[in-house]
Amino acid sequence: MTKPGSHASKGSQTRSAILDVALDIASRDGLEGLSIGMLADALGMSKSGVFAHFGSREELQIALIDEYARRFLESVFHPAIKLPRGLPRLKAMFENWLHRVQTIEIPNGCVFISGAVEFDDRPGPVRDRMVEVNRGWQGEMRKAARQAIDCGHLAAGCDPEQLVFELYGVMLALHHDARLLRDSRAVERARRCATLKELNRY
Amino acid sequence: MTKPGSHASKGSQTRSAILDVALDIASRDGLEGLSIGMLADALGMSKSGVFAHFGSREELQIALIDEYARRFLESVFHPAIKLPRGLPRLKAMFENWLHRVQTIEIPNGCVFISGAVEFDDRPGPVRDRMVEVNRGWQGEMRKAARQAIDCGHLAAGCDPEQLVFELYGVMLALHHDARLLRDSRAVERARRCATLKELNRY
DNA sequence: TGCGAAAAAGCACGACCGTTCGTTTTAATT
DNA sequence: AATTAAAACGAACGGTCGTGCTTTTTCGCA
Repeated sequence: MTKPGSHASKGSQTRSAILDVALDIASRDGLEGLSIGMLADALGMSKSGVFAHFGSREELQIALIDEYARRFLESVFHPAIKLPRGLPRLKAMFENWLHRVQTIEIPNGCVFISGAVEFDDRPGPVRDRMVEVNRGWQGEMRKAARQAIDCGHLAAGCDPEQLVFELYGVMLALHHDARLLRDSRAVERARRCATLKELNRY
Repeated sequence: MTKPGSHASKGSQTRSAILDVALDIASRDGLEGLSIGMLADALGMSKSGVFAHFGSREELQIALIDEYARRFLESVFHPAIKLPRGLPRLKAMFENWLHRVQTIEIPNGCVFISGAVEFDDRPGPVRDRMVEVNRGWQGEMRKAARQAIDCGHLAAGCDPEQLVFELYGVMLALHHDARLLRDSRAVERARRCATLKELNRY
């Protein structure tokens, strides 16, 4: 009996190999566009071999959401949380986020965005997890904004929910223009947005 | 030989009846989530009967994009274009857009948003049409913003592309928070966004 | 090295997919 | 009312889907 993280037994290490390839496909084609058959082909495995690791397609999708969230937080949230609270931390969150969008999500797609659209009207455990993860991230952003206000780094009249809403919109517009319209100027527009100026008065 | 619009022959009127029902389904499940079988069931028709009106699934999807664009422009763009150019027209575009999002797209979903995510990495005629329609709308918004600058209603330093980018982001965030997170405060946040304040200094 | 357990493969299933084709029903025209 | 054209149907095709089952292979440990 080995723990899923360390001293990886054969099972858990192929499981994470599956998740790795599956994330690539799901980023491009969405959680609903990913099928077990093509995933097995991409892995050089049998359908049933892949299937056995998750028990159902739904469980695979949930595992993908969790894995994607883990990576997102690892590259965006965790480096920022080490910085002093207030504006430095809040700005780092945005910068890390923007950097990830540029380097990973624009080239490969974003499971959160495609998943949000796919499941926003499809009740069930996949949607529930999607909501949970999304609320978690928005919550962390809001908390960081609140701390920035408490530290006096942001005006007391500043509304954390409003701020996060607008930043989220910037990221969505960036993703949209860069991926659908293949507009290379989208990144600089994201940097130049009105909401960000509020932060850069620091 | 009757024109597709007026004096509707049997064919063209069932065709638009199909599009009507198909738009409902595609708004909820996306263009890829819509299948001809379920569409036929919803219509009380046979699969082949539905199919014959479009020749292929791809043509059906393109017809759906066109029909959705037609309705969007009819309720958002056409009423605004009648107003005097400059800020009144630009503001009306945003207001009509927001009204449509509130009344139609939040309850039923938006083909442009789900379609953008579904086809942003899937080359072909469907994606091409999606891009075309999207560029068209963004182009009209930019033109209206440019005219507002020319009229002196907006600062000369204002960047139309930047403005449209941010407004688009607001709509995407609104759609996201309202539909996925079921957040009823999303609408007022859209109204209160920083980008809009620039317009309301009029 | 051999043994038990875990992992992967193989196969089959029912369901649904988009599409084709031939037939039948319905509408439009003379 | 008769004739022709359009529209809708029904059945079937080859595929792929997710998911069970059984068998074979592989791994981990005594």
